[in-house]
This record gives sequence, structure tokens and C-alpha cells, in this order.
Amino acid sequence: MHREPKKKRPNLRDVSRAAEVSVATVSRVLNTPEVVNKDTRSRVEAVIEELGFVRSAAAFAINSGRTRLLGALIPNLESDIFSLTVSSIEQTLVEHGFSLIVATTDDAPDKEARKAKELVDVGVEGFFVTGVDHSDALYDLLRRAQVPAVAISYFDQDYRLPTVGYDNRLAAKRACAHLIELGHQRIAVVHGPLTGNDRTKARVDATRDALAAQSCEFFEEPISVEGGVAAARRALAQSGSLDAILCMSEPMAFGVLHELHRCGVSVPKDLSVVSIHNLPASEFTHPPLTTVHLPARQMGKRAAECLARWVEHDERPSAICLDTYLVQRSSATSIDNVTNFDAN
Amino acid sequence: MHREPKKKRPNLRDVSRAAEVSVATVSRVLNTPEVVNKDTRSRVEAVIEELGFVRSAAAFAINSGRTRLLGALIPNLESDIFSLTVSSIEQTLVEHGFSLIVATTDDAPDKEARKAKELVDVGVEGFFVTGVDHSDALYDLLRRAQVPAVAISYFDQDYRLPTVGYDNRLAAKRACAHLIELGHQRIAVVHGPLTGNDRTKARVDATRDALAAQSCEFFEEPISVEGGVAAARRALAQSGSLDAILCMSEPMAFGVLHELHRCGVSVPKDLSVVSIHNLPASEFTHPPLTTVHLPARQMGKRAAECLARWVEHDERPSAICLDTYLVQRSSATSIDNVTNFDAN
DNA sequence: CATGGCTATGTAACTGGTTACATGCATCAT
DNA sequence: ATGATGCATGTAACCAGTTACATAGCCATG
Repeated sequence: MHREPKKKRPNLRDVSRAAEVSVATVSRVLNTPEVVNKDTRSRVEAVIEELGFVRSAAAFAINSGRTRLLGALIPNLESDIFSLTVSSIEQTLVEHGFSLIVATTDDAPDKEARKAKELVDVGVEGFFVTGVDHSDALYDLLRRAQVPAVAISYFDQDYRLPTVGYDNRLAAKRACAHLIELGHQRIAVVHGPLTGNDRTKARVDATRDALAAQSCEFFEEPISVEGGVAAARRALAQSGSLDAILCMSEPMAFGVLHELHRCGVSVPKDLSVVSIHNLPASEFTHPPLTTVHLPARQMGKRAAECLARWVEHDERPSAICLDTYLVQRSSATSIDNVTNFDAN
Repeated sequence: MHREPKKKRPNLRDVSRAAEVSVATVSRVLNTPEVVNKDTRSRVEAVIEELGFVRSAAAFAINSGRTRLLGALIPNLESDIFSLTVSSIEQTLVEHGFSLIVATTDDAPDKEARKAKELVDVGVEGFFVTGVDHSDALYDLLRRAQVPAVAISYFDQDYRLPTVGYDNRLAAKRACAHLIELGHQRIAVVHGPLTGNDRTKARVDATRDALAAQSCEFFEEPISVEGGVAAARRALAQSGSLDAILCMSEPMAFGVLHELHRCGVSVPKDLSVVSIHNLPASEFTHPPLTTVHLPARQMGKRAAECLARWVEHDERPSAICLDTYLVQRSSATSIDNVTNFDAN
């Protein structure tokens, strides 16, 4: 029987032996090829090629103290909100020579802390966290491991970690201001769970303030298209009559639009709909969605640059607040144009 | 001026010194706490806590030869198609104790090879690639680094890497069969770029075969909602008259539906639309999309399990073909019901 | 011809852990 | 008392690289 040689990966000494040079020379060929003699170099390179040598990442890391790994702790990847951001982070990090480990947390602080621990254990040099609501275990870990971390999707000048994000309260205020400007009085506010989601909390808070003079009701459902459907159904059933629906998260807005269409409620003729996020799909809903733009891609880019610089040059970044702005499309119109829809 | 102590992270020897034990004992406390005396153990643990010691991932890796890191080479993260799969991979890998590095390739084989190299350089123990169309550089790397890799989104029993996916030809055939069954004769086929995307290629090929008896035209645009809009516009303009539009990728179908709606073409009354993928959003389009379901989540799970087992137990997996099936919703109907829409 | 400087390379210590093996000491049966 | 057994711990080699320092050979300069 032909026994497989069980070839283990060749190491530096194997190469140095085969090329009849010292380990230092091989290492130099790898790191500073210009200082080694041309002939020697090509001989070593040939042996490297022949033996199929690949330098051990671990050994490299142990010496340099660098792993070039960063981690991202995000609630999930299934929602465009986050996949867009992660995508942008990844693309930016490549330019800085980092690789990105993604870890999903389901917005659960304890799960987040566990995952953060795992990230540190595999050697990340820094990470991204989502929002500003985290467990003590996470803060503890950050302190002990001395790993830089930036918080995204949220702006708070005074937070213990540098934040790179947008003002969620302001974003909600912009949406509210638009509805007020259009003259809407009876507004259903559709939002995701308040526990464990500081972004939603901030938006709902700000909305409550901004719409104090209006009559509004709040409908909480999971952040998803289905959640939006359910919320719309409840809003139509419960509210006597409605001028508008304000959605705190875009997937819910998609569900709301779908359900309204299904029920024969015309948007914006019967009801205005305004949302927050401006995902790529928002341009292509029926009708196209009026929404407050949150700069997810830009945020990913800026956050990645901050963290890269922090890790690389030990420069702790200061908080960054990105602009949000209203994108007017056709899902919301002035109260004067609506046929004063009555759900009952 | 109070000079910062520039505290470097404490290491094993620091702990052993402070706890007045040997490095071996500290290591044992970390790895096999049950073999060390209770008092010694708690003393060491106290010192570990006090000094804020965290074991170096690199040093651990260099000894164990394990990094517990896997990589995923995917075209992009912005499309639900992939973020769904990656999400599922990540969730499954956690259960097996692996972390996932994502690397996007834009469907460019050379970029993919570069990224693969980077992944190997940071020490992944295996990776996922998308499809079966790769550069020699990638195959070379796999051979040299002896890193396991599974190919996803594609099924091919005979491919050099184990594939975990679905039969893209069959999926397209199912869509075609449905259109034929409904009696459609004049069909516009909307698809993404054929170069560098083997999934699209396979589907288009199969469609060409399956619709040989029908009259059909092909429209190539980028895989995106915008691409679908553009394709629909061209299809309406160029084709004399149409019974149906077949979309090879779901984002394009969303664009097609949007554009048809905008042009006042009623689906499915004037035109049937069938697609491939069944993304979560497909249930909520107007009208809800008839489409061939591709099991993205399940695929992620199975692929993750395969690769984890391969890395862990050195068991090379065999190819897995997951089932696809038609999901009938309301975007396609029998030719008898259509008003024989004429674009001109 | 001795000295100095330059280039190319080698030696060995070092990174931060793991672990095979050795040792010291208490307990227990003979 | 003696040797066997077992437990707790220490010593030092080892993993796969990097790198400070040493050295050897060569050429130019005075």
C-alpha cells in the first residue's frame, strides 16, 4: 500500500537547508529582498516555489505583534442596513491592508460580549461595534485586552468609545418635520423593538418630542418587511383615521407599503408614508419612498479609516457625525392633496 | 510631566513571575485547570485578572497550528443573494468554533486570487469560494498552501473542489418549464453579465436550450435593480410583442417589475414575470413574484458544516446538490388570461 | 600593507506560548 | 525501612518566524 507522505508544510529552516543558506537570508528574501544578492535571491525564490513554502501567519504575527485583523460586531447581516455598511467597511479596510471578521450579535448584549471575546481570542487588533448600548463584559474586555473599538450607526460626542455615525434623533426629527410641514396631524409611528436597540430608541424618543403637538400612535413590531405588514395592519385597524405613517426602519416601510397596497389604500393619495434610511431599494418601491437618507456606505468608509488609523498609528479618533437629509420622492404629499382616508 | 508607562500587554512569564509559579503552571491553569492544585490555581487566576492578561492568539496558533479562522470569497455583500448566504455561514460556523473573514471579489478572478492570498497570509484554515470559475493563481494557492476550499452557489459533481450548491441549469429549466406550461411563446430573458459569472452562464445556457421552441430574446444588464429597469426598458422597446419576461437574478426582477409598473404594463395581466432566487423581498413585490427558490440559507449552513468538518477531521466532503423548486405567486399566469400585450 | 567601509551572509537570541520529561514530596503497601 | 504510586510543579525544548549583532570577503584609500 502506497503510504501518503503526510507532507507537512515546509518551514523556513526547510527552505534554508534546501537553498543552502541561513534562515536569516530566507527571511530577508521574504521581507527585504533588495538587500540580498541577486543570485542568492533567485536561488532561494526557486526553492520557495519548488517546496511550496508559505510563511506561517502565526509566526509572523508573534514577532510583529500584528495580525492585520479587525472584527465587526453587528446585529445581523440579513438586513441591507448592515450588509451595506459591512460591505463598505470591508472595501475600505482592504486599502489599509486589513482583513475583516464579521460576527453577528442579534442585538443581544451578552451574545455580543461572547463574540467580542472570541474575536480577541483569534487576535483582532480592533473592532467595530454597533450602537452605544453594550454590556459591562464588553467594556471590561476592551479595557483588559486594550483593543481599540469604534461604535457605528450612532453619534454621541461624549460616549466612551469614538462614535462614527449619524444623529438618530435628528434623522427622526427631519422625518417628523417633513410630515408636519405637509400638514399631517394623525400619524402612526411604526418601529422595531426598543430593548437592545439604541438606534430605534433614539429615533422613537425624538419622534415623540417632535410630534408632541400631533396625534400619534406607536406600533412596535420586529424590524422586517413582515413586521411592517403587521404594523400597518394594526395601524389601519386601530386608528380611527390616519394622515400618515412614519417608519423608523426601512424594511418596515416596505412592509407598510405592501400592506397598504394590498388593502387598496393608495399612497400618497389616501395616506402619506415617510421612512428613515434610504436603502437602495427605496427608489424602486411603489410609490418611490420619501425617506431620510442615512449615509451607511460613507459611514462604513469613515469608520474603517478611523479604526485603521487608530490601530496603525495609535491615534484615537474623535467622534464623527455624518449628515442626514430628507429625500423627497412620492410616498408623501401635502395633507391638502389627500382624500382624508378613514380606516373604518 | 507624567510619562505614560506605555504598558505593554503582560505575557505568560509576567504572570508566572507575579504568581511565583512556573510558566508551565500558568499555561496549565489556562488549558487544563483541573490538574492544578486549587490554591495555586486561584492564586494564578487572581494574578491573571489583576494584570489583565490575555493569551496571545498568535502564540497559541503557532503551537496548535490552529487559527480557527475561515475565509469567504464572495462577489459582494450588497446583494441579498450573498449576504443571506454569508449570514448563514457565519451563524453555522460559530457552533463549530470558527470565525469568518469575509472578502469581496467583484466576480473578478484576479482580484479573487489576490484576496485569497491575503486570507492565507492571515492564516485561514480553509475557505469558501463562489462558483466554479476561478483563476489558475487561485488553484495554485490552494495546492501550495494546502488549504481546503469548498465552492458554493453551484453544483458540479466533477469539479476539482467539493461543491455545495444547487443546479443552476435545472433552476433555469424549472422557470422555463413553468413559462412553457403557461403557454408563453414570446419571452424576453433578462440576465447579468456572462463573463466571470458561471451561475448566470449556466442559467442562460439552460434557458437557451429549454426555450429553443419559443421565440426569445436576451437582454444583458448589470445584476441590480437598475439593471432590471434598463433591461425591461430595452425589452419593451425592442421586442415586437411579449408574453413574458424571465429574469435570471432577482434584483433584476425587482427592476423589471418596477419599470413595467411605471410604464403602465400590468403584471401578470399584460405580461408574466418569472424569476430565480426567491429572496425574502420577493413575497412583497407588486405583484408577489413567481420564482424558483434557491436555498441560500440552507446552502450556507451545509457548506459551513462541510468545511468545518473538513478542517477539523480532515474529511474531504463530497458535493452536495440542494433542491430548487418553483414558488408560484402572482406575477405569472396562463397565456389564456393575458391581454396579449403589444409593446408597440 | 594596514585601515576603513561596504556588502552579503550567518549565528543565535528573541517573540509567547505549549508540553514532554524530570523532579520533589507525600502516601501507602510490603 | 523500602520501594511503588501518584500528585503538583518546574525545566527546558520546541513551534516558525524576525532581527541585532558578528563576521567574512572585497575593494579603495593613504
